[in-house]
Order: sequence, then structure tokens, then C-alpha cells
Amino acid sequence: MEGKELGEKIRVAIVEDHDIFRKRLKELLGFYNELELVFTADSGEMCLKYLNESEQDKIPNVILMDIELPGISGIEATFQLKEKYADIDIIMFTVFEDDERLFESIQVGATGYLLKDTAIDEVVSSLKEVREGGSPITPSIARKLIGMVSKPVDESTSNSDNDLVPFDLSPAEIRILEQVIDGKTNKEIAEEVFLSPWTVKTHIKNIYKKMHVNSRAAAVRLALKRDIV
Amino acid sequence: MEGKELGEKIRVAIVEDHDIFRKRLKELLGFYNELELVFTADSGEMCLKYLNESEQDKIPNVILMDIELPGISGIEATFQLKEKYADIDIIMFTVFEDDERLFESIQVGATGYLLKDTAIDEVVSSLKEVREGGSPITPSIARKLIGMVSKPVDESTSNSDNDLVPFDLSPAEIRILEQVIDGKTNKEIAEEVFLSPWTVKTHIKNIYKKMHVNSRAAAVRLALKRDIV
DNA sequence: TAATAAATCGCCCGAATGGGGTATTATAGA
DNA sequence: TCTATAATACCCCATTCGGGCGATTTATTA
Repeated sequence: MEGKELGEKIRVAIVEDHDIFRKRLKELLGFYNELELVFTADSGEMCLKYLNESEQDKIPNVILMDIELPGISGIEATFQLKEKYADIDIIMFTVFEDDERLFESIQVGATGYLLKDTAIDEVVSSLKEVREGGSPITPSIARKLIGMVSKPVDESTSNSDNDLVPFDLSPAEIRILEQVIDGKTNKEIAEEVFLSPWTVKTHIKNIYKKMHVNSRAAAVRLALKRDIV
Repeated sequence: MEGKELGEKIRVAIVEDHDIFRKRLKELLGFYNELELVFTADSGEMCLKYLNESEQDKIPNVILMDIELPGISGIEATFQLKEKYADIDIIMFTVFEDDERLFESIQVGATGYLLKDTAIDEVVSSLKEVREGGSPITPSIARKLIGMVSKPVDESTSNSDNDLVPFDLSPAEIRILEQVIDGKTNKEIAEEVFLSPWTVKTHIKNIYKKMHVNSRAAAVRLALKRDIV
């Protein structure tokens, strides 16, 4: 897809606020001839600044991005720099394993997700893989990813309708989501299901959290895409 | 989650119809002391049969499963054996990179997905990772996975190929409807399409009239149902 | 028993939405 | 030429939504 000349060094940048870790990583990556470290930054702002000041041929191909950073987060930084530098690949490099951050990272355009305890050799091969169109992902993280796509083990609930429940929505939530898909308002749903409008609202808020959306339209699209109804 | 005693060998089974490949794989895995190859099978049926006949302590922890098999496919075999042996981890081991098979594999409960050109060392570490709750996935495959979770990257120019016009929506309206489906707000859409928010609103009102709906959720549902996008 | 999850109900507030208008321009058809 | 339809932009206003808060009750399960 993008212009990646083989034989050229991979230009790498590190964004990491932890001094010792950053320096150590820099040192380790220095041993690899196939890499060229163009800069290291200790914050998202710094990273964006460096990018702006970079000559065209010094713009990194790949950025190893820490998530927890002072100032803007690595996720926010990724979001911003992706707007301008769409073809830089971002690998989130972090200690966090929670779904929220993983999901957000993907949303903003990260293409890899490695835990910081990944062996340096693997980090390096990840840098290469990402340039070849792959998405290196720590296995424990990959499992979460799979969880987001897979329909959790069916348990063909004896009663009637739906068995496949992506996002592990509770029965009550599914009932309400169906009404949302039908375009009903909270009040209408409340009447339909004999609940208070506030309860309906709470359920919907929880549904949004689980589905990682924040509007009815987005929820409907996702629900239909994944066959929740 | 499951009972996996550390220190014990990982019991592995291979299901692969290609003779040479299977034997070679068996041979290579044989060099690793931490593995115990409990059986190899050349079809899904054979695999299920072996499982049934296995002593409790000879049931594999992990199965390397080819997808294309004579008789039932690796996906079908996975589906079947997962019902009875839920805690066997299945790693799909295949040459296929297409989304369909990947998706189906995940649906039926595979926890890993490796391409056959994966280095033997990585196959072995994948076997371990899967026992530790990870999901080893070839990076090129992982990218597809990510694609399934991530928001569709907007192709600002939603041009061309829309020939079928389910309702008589004008091109401008369709462009905007697509954004609505992506869950964007009027303001966001306005910025995206370089129009004033009021214009966007007007369009949306007209869209509602034409589609006979009165909310974004309903419009999204209808649009998706009718393949307007 | 303690911790967790599900389901229920509630308040506040600012932003977004939907419905009712009006209006200008341009373009294509009758 | 007259008309109809896009496409564009704007106003008002009541309703709805979404995000933060918190709270109680009942199961389930560790």
C-alpha cells in the first residue's frame, strides 16, 4: 500500500515518559542495524512537535507509543498525529492490559499493541511486521481482541429468540437495545417494557459502555453488523 | 482459568491432511522437550475419534488444526470438539488469510490463528502462550481482526459505486446518511463534508421525510437493512 | 460471608436532536 | 420561460440524549 522501500532502514521513534525505560529501549534498539532511531520524546506534545520539525526523510515509519504519558495520552497523541501523518504506523507499547485502552487504541488507528515485557527481539520483529502490513499483538492482548469479535459460547437459552450475544449484554440490555434499534425514544421504551425512563436510560448507558459507542446511531449500526438482533 | 499445571509437558495434537507437512511438523515438534505429541490425525473425523478413545491424561491441551481438510473442515471439527472438550485450545494452522475463515474460526472457538509459514520456534512459543491464556496470532491476520473491531476508516470521498438508490435520496443526502450511520453528530458531519451544520440538518430532515423515519437510530436501521450503504 | 454483577430508580446539566419555518441560488425539465 | 428540485444556509423552540453523579435490592459466586 504505502511506499516502503525494502532495504531501507526502518525509521523508528519512541514516545515514552519513563526516563530509564526510554533510554534503555533506545540503547537496545541501537544494536539493530536495520533500524534508525529518528527521535525519542517523553510526551505526546513533544512527539508532535518533533514530527512537525522533521525533514521529510526523517519522519518515522513506526512509533512506539506509550499510553500513559504526562499531558495528552498516547491514545490522544496517536489520534492527532494520525490525522496528519496517516502512514506512520503506531505500536502501542504499554503495561496496560485493559479492554478500554486496547479498544480506544484501535479506534484511533494504532496498528500494533505490545506489552512492555515483550522481548526486545520481538519488538524488533514487530517493527518489521508492521511495515509489512501486519499487526503485531501480544498474545494476551490478542485474546481480548478476539473476545470483542467472537460470539461468546452459546448457551442456547431454552427460551425463544436470541442465543448469540456479542459484547455480553445482559438479557435486559438486549431487550432494550432491540427497542433502540426500532428507533424508539427512552420514554417509549419505558412504556413498552414497563420500566421507568430512568432505568431505561441507565441500561442504555451501560450498553454504550459495553459496545464502546456513544450514540444510538452507532449502537444500531454495530448491533446490526454483529447480528445481535 | 483451566487446570494447567506448570512444569508439565504441553500435550499437543496435529490435525493436518497433508502427509509431508504433517510428518515434518511432527518431527520438528519432537525436538522440544516441553511438548508431548499425543497424536496426529489427517482429518477432522479422525481427530474426534482419537479424542474419544484417549485416556484422560492423553487428551491434548492444544490442537494445531488445519482448516482445509477432507471431510469435515477444521472449522467444523473445532466446533464439534469444542462442545465436548471445551478446554482444549485450538490453534488454526493454515495457509488461508481470508476474513471469512478467520471470522468463522473465531466464532467456533479457536484461540489462535497461525499461518503455515510461521517459524517453528514461534509455533512452539504459541503453543505455550495459548496455555497461558494468550491468543497467538500471525500479525497479518491480526490486522484483519483489528479491522473487524475498528471503526470504518472514512473515505471522505464516498464516491462512485453507488448506483442502486433504494429511496430516491440525492447524492448529497446519501453522503450525509453514511456519516449518520457512522454515529457522527451533525457538527462532525458538517466538518467532514465542509458544509454548515444547518445544511446538514436540513438534509437530514429531508432524508427522514423520504425514508419515513424520525430519528437517527431508525434511519440507520433502515439504511442498513436496505443496503443503502 | 464478602464481593460482584444485574436490575431497578433517581437528579442535574449541557449538548444534540427533530420539527416547524424562511430564503437564495443553480440547474434541469416541461 | 416557468417550474420543480437540489443544494445551500439560517432561526426558534421544545424534547431528547448522553455523561456524571449516587442509591437500593437481589442473585450469584468466590
